[in-house]
Amino acid sequence: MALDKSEIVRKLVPVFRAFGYEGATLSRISKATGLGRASLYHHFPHGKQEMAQAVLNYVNEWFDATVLEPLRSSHQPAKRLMAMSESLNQFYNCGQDTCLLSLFTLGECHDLFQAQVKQGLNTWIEHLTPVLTEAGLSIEEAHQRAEDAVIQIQGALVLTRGLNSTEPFQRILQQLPDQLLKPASQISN
Amino acid sequence: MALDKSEIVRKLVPVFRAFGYEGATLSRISKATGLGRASLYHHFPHGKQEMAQAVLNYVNEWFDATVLEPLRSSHQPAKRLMAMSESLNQFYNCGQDTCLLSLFTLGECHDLFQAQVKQGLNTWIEHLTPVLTEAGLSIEEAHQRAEDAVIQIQGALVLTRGLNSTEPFQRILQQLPDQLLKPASQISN
DNA sequence: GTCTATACACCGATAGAC
DNA sequence: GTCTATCGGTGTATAGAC
Repeated sequence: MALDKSEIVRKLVPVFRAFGYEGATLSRISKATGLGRASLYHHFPHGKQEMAQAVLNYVNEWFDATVLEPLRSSHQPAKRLMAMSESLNQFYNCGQDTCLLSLFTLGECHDLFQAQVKQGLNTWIEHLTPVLTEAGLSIEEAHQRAEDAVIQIQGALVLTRGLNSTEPFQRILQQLPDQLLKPASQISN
Repeated sequence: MALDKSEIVRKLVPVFRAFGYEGATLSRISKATGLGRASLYHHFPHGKQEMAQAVLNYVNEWFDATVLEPLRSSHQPAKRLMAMSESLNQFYNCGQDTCLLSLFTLGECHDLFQAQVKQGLNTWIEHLTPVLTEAGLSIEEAHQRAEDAVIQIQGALVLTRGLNSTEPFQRILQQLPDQLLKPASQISN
């Protein structure tokens, strides 16, 4: 039996995360799993597309269990947001690992996974929003700030790669809870 | 003589911007320019890498002339920032076009262009910082907010692609000037 | 300065032995 | 369930005619 399927998927994740869809060639995948091309097609009859789908599903579950789960707890909003920041730092390896969702918006796989990328981002935003309404923000303000949070995290990942420094990602994570919870101002916002 | 070199580069830009480095195949480049493979190698003896370099240089100049130039003017800080937002909206086609710098941090070309990507991002940040110090912010606060601005723009580009909506990018651009110029608070920031 | 033709490596995918 | 061998297609890059 050699390898459990979920174990294969687990080995596939870093390949897609590091090289993106097109860069995740069967050669690299073969090397990462230790399986030959034909064996891979035995486990994934639809080939690379099915592998990418499996990886996306796996990472989505992992993200839900580690990053979104703290948001669903019954602690204070501030505590839940700080827990998310800590989980994000782990999930993205201090900002040095890429976001699979953002990678899958690029190149030829853009159309393939567009619906799932959209859903993944919206799920994240929709988990953040009620935390902020519980903190006293209006539903509109909460949704907007939730979107801003995701924007800042994605942008920080870009700068962390581009500047080759984990400082932007670390700083954004650290300032996020206070920034999201600060009282809404009618005037200058 | 057929085509001026700068005209060729101009036609190359959308190819690299849409497909990234690896996705910008010679077939697509050939179609976009109307030139055969051999002709391309006549103009760019070092092949695709030289084409990408030319595109990066061209886009950097274009970015400097349209986005950074308003920041160097002698108008009020608020006016300069609003001018940047307007230029960004044009440069990124309402958020629907990608950032070449962020694309060039991915895949096999990451190492090739890392230094130039870093320089491009830092140049942008360093153009924003003095605008914010002129507005009364400390140098540290100004630099941090300048970095935040770039982070938000990059993140908004990701969400605009991922959610298939120009709303995030439009909103970030609109709220940027006020957000960057609001008085620094010692307490909740 | 552009073309046609082609070299050679690698791509994703499949056949068939074991 | 994994292997070796191979398919057709495409990738980047070159040679040589015009």
